[in-house]
Amino acid sequence: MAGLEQWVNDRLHDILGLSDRYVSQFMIGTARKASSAQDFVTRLEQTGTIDIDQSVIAFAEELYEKIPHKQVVEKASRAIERQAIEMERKNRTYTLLEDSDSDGDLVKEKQKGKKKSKDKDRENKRKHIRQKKESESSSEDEIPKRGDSGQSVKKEEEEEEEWEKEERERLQDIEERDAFAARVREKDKDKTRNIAERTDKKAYEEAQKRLKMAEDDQKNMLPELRKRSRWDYLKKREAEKLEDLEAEIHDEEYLFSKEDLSKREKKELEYKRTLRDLAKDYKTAGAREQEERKNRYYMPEETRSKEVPQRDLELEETPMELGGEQGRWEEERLKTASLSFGAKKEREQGMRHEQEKYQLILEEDEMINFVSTAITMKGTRSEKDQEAPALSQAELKKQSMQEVRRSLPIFPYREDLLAAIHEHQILVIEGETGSGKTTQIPQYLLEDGYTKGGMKIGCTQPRRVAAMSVAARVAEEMSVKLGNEVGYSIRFEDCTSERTVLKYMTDGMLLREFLTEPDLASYSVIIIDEAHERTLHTDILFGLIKDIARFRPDLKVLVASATLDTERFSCFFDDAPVFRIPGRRFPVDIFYTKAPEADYLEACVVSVLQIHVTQSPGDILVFLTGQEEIEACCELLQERCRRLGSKIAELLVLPIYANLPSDMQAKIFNPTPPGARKVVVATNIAETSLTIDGIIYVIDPGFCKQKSYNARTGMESLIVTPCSRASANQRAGRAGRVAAGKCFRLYTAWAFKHEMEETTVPEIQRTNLGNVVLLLKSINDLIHFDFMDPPPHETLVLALEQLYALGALNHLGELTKLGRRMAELPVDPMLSKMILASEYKCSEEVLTIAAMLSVNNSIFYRPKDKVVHADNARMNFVVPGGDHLVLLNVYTQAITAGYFYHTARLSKGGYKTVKHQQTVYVHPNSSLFEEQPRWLIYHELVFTTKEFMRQVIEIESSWLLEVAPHYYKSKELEDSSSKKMPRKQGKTKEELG
DNA sequence: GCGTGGCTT
Repeated sequence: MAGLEQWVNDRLHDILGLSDRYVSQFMIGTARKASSAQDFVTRLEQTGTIDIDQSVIAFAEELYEKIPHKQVVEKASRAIERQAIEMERKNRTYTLLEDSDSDGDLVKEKQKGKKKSKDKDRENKRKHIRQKKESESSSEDEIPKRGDSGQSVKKEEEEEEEWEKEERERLQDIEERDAFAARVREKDKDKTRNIAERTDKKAYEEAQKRLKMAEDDQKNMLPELRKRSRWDYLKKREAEKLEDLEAEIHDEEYLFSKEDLSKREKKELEYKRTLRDLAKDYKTAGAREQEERKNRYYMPEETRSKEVPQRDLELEETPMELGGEQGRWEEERLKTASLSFGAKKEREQGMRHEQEKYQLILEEDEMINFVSTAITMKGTRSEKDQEAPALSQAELKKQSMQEVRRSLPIFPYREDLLAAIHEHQILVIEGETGSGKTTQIPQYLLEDGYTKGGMKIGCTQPRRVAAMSVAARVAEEMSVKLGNEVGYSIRFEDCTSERTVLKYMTDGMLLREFLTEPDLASYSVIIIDEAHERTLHTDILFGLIKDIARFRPDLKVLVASATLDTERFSCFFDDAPVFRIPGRRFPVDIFYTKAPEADYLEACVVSVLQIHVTQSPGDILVFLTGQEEIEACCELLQERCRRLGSKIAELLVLPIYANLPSDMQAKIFNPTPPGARKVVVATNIAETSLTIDGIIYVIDPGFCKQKSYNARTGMESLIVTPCSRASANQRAGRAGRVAAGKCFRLYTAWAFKHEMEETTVPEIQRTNLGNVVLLLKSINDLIHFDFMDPPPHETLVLALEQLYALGALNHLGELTKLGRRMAELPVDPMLSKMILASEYKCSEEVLTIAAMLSVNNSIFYRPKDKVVHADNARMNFVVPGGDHLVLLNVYTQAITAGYFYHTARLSKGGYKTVKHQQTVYVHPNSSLFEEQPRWLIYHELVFTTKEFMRQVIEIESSWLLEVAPHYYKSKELEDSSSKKMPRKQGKTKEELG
């Protein structure tokens, strides 16, 4: 499959100009799931991540001429192989099992069309294990000694001797079998053919034909493969092989766990160890072979013939010797990087790291080769600071508040900053975390008299916790009670009073305030903090504030951001000046892998262990994309640690992601016990939302999950994508908070430079804007709204269309009375319509439903290990009629009023959305999954493996005409409803209609 | 025959 994937990679790269990494993680997945070229294109379209044009369609068609072949070939060859083995078994003089059960094991085997001698060896070995397993499970009768031994009166030594003899025999036996198997295998081809011909001539011919075609394909692909990314290709191959070997080891362990160990435990374990070592030898040999081949591939012609010392390879190799595109770039980078980073000091530092080598404590073949390309994220502490030990929170508290305030990096800039603010209306402030800008600037402004006359200073944060904790901190510094002069305002909690002059709040909260106070008349200063995060709300605030700043010359605006993108902010705010404040970060050395890693999860695990055994104390932070990956990674790590036992120091493995129960989350903040090392495996949550003390090492595979929204279909999907350079740097920065740190990036410097986006796509460009548009409509004029990064046109149009459909806008696009009221409700427009429509009848129930719908999916939590249990629990709530009713046993036309836009009609094989004629399916989690009612309404459309509607409810098509006569024409609705198919639950309908 | 990055009003 590797060859094919590479081919896909390359083609997509050519056609679409997409990055390899992106393609390999997402495109191929899509291609695999799709059943036809058309399907593939549709799926791509639905994710909305690329533009579909003729070239893509052509590519898909080309692709699907290849993929089915490949699959058929694999299937066929597996079947043939199975039969061959079956025959072989029957022909044997040895007694073997003839049960159907063993087939299961055989199916597991990955048989490939061609086999080289190495593979054959392994194949024999595997067979050997399999045979062993079989004979073991049924050998109780065949080898009476074994069965009797339990009751026998022989002395233990005798017994052992006996057993050893037996064991020798068994091994001999196995050897013989192996030899036999090898002979059989020699004749394999002919035999296989005969058997296959006998059993299914036609299928065989077909398979042969396809096999040949596939082979031709491979041949054609080969030159292409050689030309580009051979490294990638080889890596994948390597990973596959190692996977096979792992499987072998696993088999062995399984085998021995099945045996009765009570009697001869010692011997058994010894034998087991031998076997495992044997397998490891294989593994080492395999890796060495790879290494050798790699060198054959990458050495320049003249050196290729020379003998390469294999064992010392890792020590002697430098990036230069790698050759090839990536190697060359690394080489270049080595030369230029230090220059681009300027200071001589860094260059020297970089060179020192370049020379730094790892001790080879781990097995050589397991090591990942990291290269430091002389890049160090500059520390932003002063000389003196760097030498001083980091101050713990407790130590900080010992100092007086004022001292602490004076020690912050921002302090020397106080006067300059105030002068700059005085002079300019809008100022962009660039300052890293730790510079004190969030806590100090508002205080400086306060001290400078910006709150005279009851005016307020507002400071926005993207997150609630941040707003709360910063406010608490500032109140403490100013020795006032929180909620008096200093307060915060977040959803569900307004901790402010009439005396409050310094108000921290979430950005969404300030946005709400625009509704009641469109000119923000009570504020003299607005600070938008963490602007670089570009959250949806921040982006909207930009536009709004830029607008009101024009007619409120007395309003000061400060846009605070990390070192990123400040030019863009400045540019957006009519070339506002940028004020730079140094941060408080230690330098972080950045390491890249020498070659791309095929499996980043595995690479993470290896890197962690590598750091654990080779690097000085300090905790490790690993960034992965989601819960599933994190769980897998933790398991792997624990497993390996157990295996290494006391050879290594204790390693505490702790997961963290937003869905994790909070008591588990709290564990990561516990201090690491002395002598041990903590590994925190985290999602993006650790990138911005929470900081963990003691992190010195960061491992960054370079991926994250991102939501994307397709405006045309109104569908959203969550996709693993390579993260941006900005977020990679943010991750790296997490290593330098308490001391100089190291960041290990599991991708090449080349990939960092060429394949990753500069910044993450702003949220505003990848979400449904229904809410935002409604809000803007009620505050401002949407048409002339000044977006910093405008969302796609389609998204806006779709949002407008939806709002029109809901009656929030009239046919002129003006906000209606209803629309204004909807805007006041802090929920999605469709929900708010649902609530408003229900007001005379059943608002209580509807409110409950709405509340439950707006807290995303957390009602029916399905922990991985209790899926069945959770499902059963959910089934208890099921009532006929729909998921909304599962949430609450209530039935009312209110829901239809809000969601009539999301209507789907039963049609062949699935549902079609009424307005776009798009095929969609009921989510299998739904209570209506089996019912398939004729008409239904859905809450959301998501694209995962298929186009699914989540939270659906059954409706009558006539209701649609009732609640949205302006939107649906009877013609649209009637065509199929009058014909056949009597309704299952006519009664219910009657009652409620 | 499912599938849970992170936030927020």
